[in-house]
Amino acid sequence: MKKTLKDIAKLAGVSIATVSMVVNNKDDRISAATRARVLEIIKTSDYVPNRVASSMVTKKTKTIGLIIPDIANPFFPEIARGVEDKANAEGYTVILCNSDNKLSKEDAYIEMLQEKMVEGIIFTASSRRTTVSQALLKVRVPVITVDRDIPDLKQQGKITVDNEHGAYEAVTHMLDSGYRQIYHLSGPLTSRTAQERYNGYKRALVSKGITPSSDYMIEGLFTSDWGHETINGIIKSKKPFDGVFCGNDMIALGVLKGLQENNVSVPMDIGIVGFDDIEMAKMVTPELTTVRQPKYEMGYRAAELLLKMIQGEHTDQNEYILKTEFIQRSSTK
Amino acid sequence: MKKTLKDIAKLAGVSIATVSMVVNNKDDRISAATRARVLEIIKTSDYVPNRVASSMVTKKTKTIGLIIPDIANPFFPEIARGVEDKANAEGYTVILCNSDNKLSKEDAYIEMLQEKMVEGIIFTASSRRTTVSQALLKVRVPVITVDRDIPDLKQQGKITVDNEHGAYEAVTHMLDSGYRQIYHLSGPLTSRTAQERYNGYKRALVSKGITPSSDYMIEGLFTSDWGHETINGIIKSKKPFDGVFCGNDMIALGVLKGLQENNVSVPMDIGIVGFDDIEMAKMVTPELTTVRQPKYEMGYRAAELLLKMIQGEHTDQNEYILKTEFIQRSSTK
DNA sequence: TTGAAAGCGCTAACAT
DNA sequence: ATGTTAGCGCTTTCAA
Repeated sequence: MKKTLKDIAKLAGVSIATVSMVVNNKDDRISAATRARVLEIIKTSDYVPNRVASSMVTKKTKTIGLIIPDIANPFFPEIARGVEDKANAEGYTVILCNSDNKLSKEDAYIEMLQEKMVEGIIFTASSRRTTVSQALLKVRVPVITVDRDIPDLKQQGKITVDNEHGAYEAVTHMLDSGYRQIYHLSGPLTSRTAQERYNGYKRALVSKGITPSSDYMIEGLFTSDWGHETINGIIKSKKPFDGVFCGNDMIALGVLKGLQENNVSVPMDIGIVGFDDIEMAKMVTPELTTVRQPKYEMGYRAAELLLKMIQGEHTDQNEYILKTEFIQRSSTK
Repeated sequence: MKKTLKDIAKLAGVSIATVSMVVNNKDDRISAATRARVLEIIKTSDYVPNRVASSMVTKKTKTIGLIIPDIANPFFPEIARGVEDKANAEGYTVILCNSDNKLSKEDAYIEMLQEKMVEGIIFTASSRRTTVSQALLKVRVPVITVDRDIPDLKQQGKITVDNEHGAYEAVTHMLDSGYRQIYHLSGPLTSRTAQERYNGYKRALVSKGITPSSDYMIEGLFTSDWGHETINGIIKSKKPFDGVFCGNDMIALGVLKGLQENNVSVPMDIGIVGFDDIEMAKMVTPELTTVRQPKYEMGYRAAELLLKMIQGEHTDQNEYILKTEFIQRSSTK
């Protein structure tokens, strides 16, 4: 049967305050004898502390919310893992929410999390969220945005990645390796991420004295299917090219597949570079050259910053721009 | 400022009981006028119901726990998504826990979830968990195991997949396609999953009149690195073979990579079949022939069953064995 | 149709 | 060193 502090107190012949203190290790003022007795009773009488009740009085739920578009999207599991690891290390628990990039779902979750009294929220918002919603306005706990931005949101911390520089570096490498006519297959430019990578691509070309041509820039989706279709179109068009810099690895994988189906040799005829460094990148042949995003670290840092804000520590910095890393593998010379 | 029922009651000039009723839509007995007034006040005065407080009295937290080895392992995100989708649809929230297959972490999470008063737990336990632990014994809520078994656990529902049949079917296909000397690279046979797939492999051979040889069975890890190393060893050994049936897709991907590095043609010289049908399976060239596990459905069904048990509905069935599906792609003839 | 009040299990201030 | 007690914010009888 479910036992409470009161039951234990009765069994041990002490007050419930005493039991509470030993359960919570606030037992400096409790005699060793009583403590031992209480502990013994607790052990033998399957008592489980009710954290819901203690949350009521302490106003701390030791719970944070994590809102991401979709845990099944290979970009997010590692982030989630980073969040959970840090949270768990500090005794916090994380509630997982999949928003599918829908503003309505995001708002519903924000509301729900508030009702459950989470102490903070880590949020990868839809790129269509250009302003704070009603739900967001009511939020009274710290929010850390990851990889996305929410203009005008107060109580915010931010974790992003230097996309522009990562793209610049990657394209520079391609140029240095002799690739000259490099397509950029970009994700939707409404996303800041895609926009920044595009900017890096252009800057790299310009800095080598090449004028970016809009003919070599195609905007689409962050999916391998889109990459696959698009490269097929490019091949059919017969327009000369020798490299493809992709908005992310999914696109790159689609491109690689399309090229291989057409018996184009990668990296000899065409060089491919992706972005993200998802698991799959090193499992294909040839292994994909890409720009690594520190996904685990993004999650870990987000949780770290959030917990600091929760604990009211003075945070000298509430915005982190993490570095990317160029990973040279075999899809480029 | 944070408002409570009491504040709203005062503002509306009614009792807190009244406000409570309208907030919870138990307002059949409340006059339309009062209801409207209360609702209006709530809307204008950013009130957020405190579910922690209501949980105290209703004993329902509308929360379930999900314990898996590692969300960053490509097998789990879809399961998690299935769980979350069903839970969310029923107004439940899910707490994500990564156990790394460590019994100690599993137990710690089980304890924690109980303390947070989750109403049920979905659990993919380590295969080393051969008996119910102390922590598990104290569990008072329904537990659904997914893809794994916990002998002797009461209050259990179970979702598994017909691994034996899936393997049997796959290997039969390979034999029918003309492959004759088929290696089986298996995961650790301590896992029921690996054991069942091995059994299916053997049965398929036997049913075609081939005697399974232990020379063609290698036990290892469910990782692509292991698959990669192992196939390299096989190639070096010069022992003749024309097919590899892998314990999962990760292994298969490692095998494919090793073969390609050695310029062995897949599927002409060697046929490869995996198991799981993870995202990557259709992104490599050639696309991987595999046995699909209904991962999303596993999660969804687990949540469905759990919620039924929570709601005390009579469940005529508390164990589901889901069907696998053979997916013929290009890594076999 | 509405309100008063008990109590969920716990913590923390205050007494003893 | 230990006990008493007042809430935390809410739901739910029961009474009015």
